[in-house]
Amino acid sequence: MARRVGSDGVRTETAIRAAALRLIARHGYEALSMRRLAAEVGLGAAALYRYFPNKQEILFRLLREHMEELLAAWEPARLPDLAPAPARLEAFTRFHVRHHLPRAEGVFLSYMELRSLTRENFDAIEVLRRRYEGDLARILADGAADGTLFLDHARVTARAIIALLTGITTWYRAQGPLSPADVEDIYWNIVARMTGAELKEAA
Amino acid sequence: MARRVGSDGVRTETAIRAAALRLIARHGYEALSMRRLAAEVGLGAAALYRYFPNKQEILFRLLREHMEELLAAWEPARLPDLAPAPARLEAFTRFHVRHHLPRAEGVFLSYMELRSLTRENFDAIEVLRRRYEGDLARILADGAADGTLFLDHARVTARAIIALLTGITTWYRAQGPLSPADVEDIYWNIVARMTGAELKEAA
DNA sequence: CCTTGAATTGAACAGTTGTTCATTTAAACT
DNA sequence: AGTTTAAATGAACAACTGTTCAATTCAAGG
Repeated sequence: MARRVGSDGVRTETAIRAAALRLIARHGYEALSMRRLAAEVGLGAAALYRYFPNKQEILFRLLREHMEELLAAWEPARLPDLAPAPARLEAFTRFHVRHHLPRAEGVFLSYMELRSLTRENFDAIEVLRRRYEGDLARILADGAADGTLFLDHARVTARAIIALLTGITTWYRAQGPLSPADVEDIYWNIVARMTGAELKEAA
Repeated sequence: MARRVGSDGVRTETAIRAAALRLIARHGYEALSMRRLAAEVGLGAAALYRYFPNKQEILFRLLREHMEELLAAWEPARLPDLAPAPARLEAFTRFHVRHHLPRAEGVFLSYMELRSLTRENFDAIEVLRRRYEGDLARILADGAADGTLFLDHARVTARAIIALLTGITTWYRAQGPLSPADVEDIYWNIVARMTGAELKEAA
């Protein structure tokens, strides 16, 4: 058979993306077979090629859109460069936690499957990642320079912060005892202490 | 042909392990083909089955030995439970960095390829991982209890510390400007600040 | 020198892989 | 109603997958 009742290109593409994200997060990109992915969506394998020219492109678009979504969401959440560094850092930290918590699968992909990208596609993603990480490093450097934050090596500290924040998705479960807001608070406390930013509440 | 000149079981097994570690770290477990692995070592694919009963077992042994090596090395490096928590924490941090820095590929495997393990094998590794992480959580809890460390949520903080320390291997390059000793110092500073442990040097 | 056994092989098995293409169905437009 | 076009198909391709096994080569022990 061919075109089926009520079929719709946009809806199909969305379904493919969702299934691909879930399957790759669960079993890895290399383990993903086009037939399996198609079956998950209720299609024949050939149909996938209407939406993606090849398997690599599925991964690439998933990762690129994950990063673009991140940067687009960060833009309005960030504080201006003139704001005090500790406040900017708090905005960054809370934004990062809040944004990533409901996107565990995307986070997983974007630091587990980078190696499965072709050189070209990898570079494209890396540019976006660097922009985000650079923003944090800048905040830290500014704070260290004007004495509102205490740290050595802004770039290294930036990586450490991102690593510890991103690690949340490996253990956080929505069914667990901690609410997203709790996690946000706990991690802001950790980052604040780590950089000598003064906490609002007294210890 | 069959047995070749100067061939040696022990040496062959070592070569297989090394090649498997490198290939899996680079391309992932699922992407590893037995023929490719064998070729890397200069063997036919069938020869691998003298050393490993199947592909899964290669990954499992690699991961298990990585963890066992870690625990075995940690045992003599740790300070007694009676020692002050900040000193124990410093010992842990420095040990972790020093141990993992030259083992980037193993680290990679043991948190990227866990999902490729069968349920049974996964559980076996998880037991070892928990033992190590639990040790750190214990140090933090002890310090928080006797007032020598400052933190909320010892378990969460333990995870955060391990995440940030383990993240080092994703960016550290031996050819770069930082020596292993530099990295050790920088990260101990970070962890110390994060937990309110007093640094030996004044700021 | 002859036997034993460790080390390795090539060929075969039964699937699975990503991808292409001519063809078919059904929805949308005229 | 008829035409166009979006959506999906099944079959085929050539290559590759993990694994088994009888056969072979070589090193060591007696």
